[in-house]
Amino acid sequence: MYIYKVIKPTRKQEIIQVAATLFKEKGYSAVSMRDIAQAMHIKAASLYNHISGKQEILSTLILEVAEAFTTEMSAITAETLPTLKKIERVIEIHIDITVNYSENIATLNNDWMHLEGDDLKQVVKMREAYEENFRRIIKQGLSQGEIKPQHPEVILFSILSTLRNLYLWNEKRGKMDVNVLKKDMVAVLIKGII
Amino acid sequence: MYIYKVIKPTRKQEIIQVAATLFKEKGYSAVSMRDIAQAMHIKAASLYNHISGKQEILSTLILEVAEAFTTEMSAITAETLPTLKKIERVIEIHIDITVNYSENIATLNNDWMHLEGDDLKQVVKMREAYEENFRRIIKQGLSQGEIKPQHPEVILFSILSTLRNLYLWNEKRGKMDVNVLKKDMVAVLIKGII
DNA sequence: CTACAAAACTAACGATTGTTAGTTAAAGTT
DNA sequence: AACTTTAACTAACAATCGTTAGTTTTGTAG
Repeated sequence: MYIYKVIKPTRKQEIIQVAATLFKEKGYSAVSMRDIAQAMHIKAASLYNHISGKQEILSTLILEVAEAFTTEMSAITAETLPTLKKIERVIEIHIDITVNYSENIATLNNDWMHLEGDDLKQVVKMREAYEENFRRIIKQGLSQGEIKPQHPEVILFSILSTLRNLYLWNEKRGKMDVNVLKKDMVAVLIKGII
Repeated sequence: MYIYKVIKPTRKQEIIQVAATLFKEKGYSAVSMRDIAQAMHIKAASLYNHISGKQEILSTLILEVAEAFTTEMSAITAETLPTLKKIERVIEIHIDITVNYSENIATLNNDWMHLEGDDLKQVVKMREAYEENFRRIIKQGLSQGEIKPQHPEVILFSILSTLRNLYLWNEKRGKMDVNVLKKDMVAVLIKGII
């Protein structure tokens, strides 16, 4: 189906990957440049041959995954599908992105406020746009009677909370097949537990 | 129903409250003792007349709310109720505690790993016990047929994710009555959206 | 008014922070 | 072999960190 080409990551990408793992464990502010360097078995000053600073690591990590969400959500919005199918799609893309960007999502969720300048503005804007798209889907479902009459913000909040925290579950999920997880998650979030 | 007595908080409690607000905004590691002091219009060194250090603020904040959860969950476990009623109770106590301890929960969720020594061990233990209690309730519901056959970990994870993130929603909720929120949240989490 | 406790202050400490400058060693290219 | 690029290094910087010591101010009870 797909052809994969294994590309050796640049040194910069390696640094960002290592930093992401540390950020996920202890948070951006608690990880020093020396911590990142030590994890790569080099000195802190050497990092600056590849990156402009700590802030670049943060913004790269966050913008990468934020753009992934924005792209996928736009695609869903553009499609003509029943509301429930759209919500299913939202759940599925969250799971897909979480599997591939677990550390990025941890940093997006927990450390977005440490972004500076335009990066901060952009990420806040993307998040608001994302939520607004999701909100519209839910409201459409309500007005068309596909969704039981309930406070749309409660629905939005509860689904989004679960999806945004999937990254915390990536180890335990480990043995669970992604497609099974998607099916189960769709069932629980949409049809409830009784 | 209740008799409230307004007690003037000690200076120590004021410090912890102010620190909690800052921790919620930027996280424990990104808040300095000088930040906390400035928010109280005093100098950092003055804080040490009332507290032993930054770590004491963290552990006080976290242990306070962790014990609240443990106490309430034990009460639910001890009761003899149908599974669904128990899950309803879990949702309700989460909302109640979130309303009263919003900042503490933010710190518990995001900065527990910065606890040290026995405090860290104790909090991890309490969280595991809490999850295990919830898991048992769900499994009982499954075995008695009160809950649709589904992966118990998926149910546990999705409900708990939503409840643990309620603190993020405390402003928007603002105008929403607590009892209405409880009813809506129970409905969405248990009966789903269709 | 005095005495005492509470709570603020100034000044400084050693450690750690992100980052810069300048240099050196290895790897790849001509 | 000479040259260039890549990626490491040492040393150090100014700023900030949590915290301590010692002193002064403020508020309250006798």
